[in-house]
Amino acid sequence: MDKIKKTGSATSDLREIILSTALHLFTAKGYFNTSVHDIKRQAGISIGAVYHHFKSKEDIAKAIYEHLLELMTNSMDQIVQNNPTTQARCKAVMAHLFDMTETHPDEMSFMLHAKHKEFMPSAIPICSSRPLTMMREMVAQGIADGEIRDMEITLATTCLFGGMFRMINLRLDGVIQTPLPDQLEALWECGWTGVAR
Amino acid sequence: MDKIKKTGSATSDLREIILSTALHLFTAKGYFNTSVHDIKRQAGISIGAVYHHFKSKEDIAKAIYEHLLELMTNSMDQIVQNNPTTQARCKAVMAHLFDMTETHPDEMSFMLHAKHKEFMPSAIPICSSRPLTMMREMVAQGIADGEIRDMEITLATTCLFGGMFRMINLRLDGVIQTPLPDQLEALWECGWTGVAR
DNA sequence: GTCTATATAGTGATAGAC
DNA sequence: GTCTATCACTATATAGAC
Repeated sequence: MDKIKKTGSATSDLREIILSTALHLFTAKGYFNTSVHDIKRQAGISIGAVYHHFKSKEDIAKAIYEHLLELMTNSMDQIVQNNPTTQARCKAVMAHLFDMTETHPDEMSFMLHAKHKEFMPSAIPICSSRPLTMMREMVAQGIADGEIRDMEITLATTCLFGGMFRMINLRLDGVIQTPLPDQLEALWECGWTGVAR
Repeated sequence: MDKIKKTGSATSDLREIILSTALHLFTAKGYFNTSVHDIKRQAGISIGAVYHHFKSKEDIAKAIYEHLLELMTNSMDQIVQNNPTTQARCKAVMAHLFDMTETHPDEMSFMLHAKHKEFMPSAIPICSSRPLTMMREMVAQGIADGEIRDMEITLATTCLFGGMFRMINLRLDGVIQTPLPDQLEALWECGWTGVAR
């Protein structure tokens, strides 16, 4: 019985607590302005516990990053499965990322907004990550199917989603006051009009 | 004669050297991965010289930031003066920022790409800076004149320039291999089509 | 597995000679 | 104005008791 590894056990819980506490501090103050002592204090545990679960501060950041990329990849898979056309898929992506920005701002900020290279030199750049690659693939499919004008794939992707990424950044920075989903239709119209055949 | 302050004197030169060295290191390794000792070593001077010209490391970053914002503001002024219509002005802005990305990548990276809040808490956020404000004003004028569809100003600005900002980021990160000016026409067409009346 | 106490290294910044 | 030497501090990470 002791050998059965239960999900949600006390030890696994502590790991999750460290991760969520670190995520919050990293996005609020920045990675370099957050010490391991800050994390342990905020989480109400000792520094020994932190270093029992993670081998370094960078390791904590990497665990967060990889977890978030995995979640986002799953969402992208769902979107592709549930939507037949490129137009529907891309719009669903935009809607999903806007929703996520409202409901999980820390996660979005850390995934899209942070300068990962500076504190996780070994991590895959976000631009080359699976979710971003999938977005480019959607656009490429759209070009192949004639839904989108024939143009360079990165360029088309940037035209279509560039405004979205900037809106997310502005919203996370507090520049935009209104919830992003309220602006989905308008932004989508601008973006799609620019690239549609 | 001694009282005449010459531009380009030896002392002023050293200040410039510190600033340009710091800018290069900040963009290459990040602010927090760059120590004052790194700056002094790279510049081939002593740490005393650095602290004679600047009161702190943050002070160096602020001097760089304010200098770049001033240069960019001047460029925007020039663009407004030399172009009568909103369309011409906005396209000139895009052309200029693309050129700057190729010719002064460090400057562009530090100005647009860095997380200023994390190391210069007191600095004006880039979004509220004069150059960015001027871009919004251009768009507002375009809406007033009927060149751009009637929509929320921040939204219109984001639609028009969001792709541009993302292209710059991708280029600075080495994701895009071709010079941005080569893609100006295509990107402009997408952006303008999306917002034009 | 979690704790406290500590080792070690490097940082930003200052003092004072020249 | 520029230098060298050094301070005071904080950070990451480890050791070892429980």
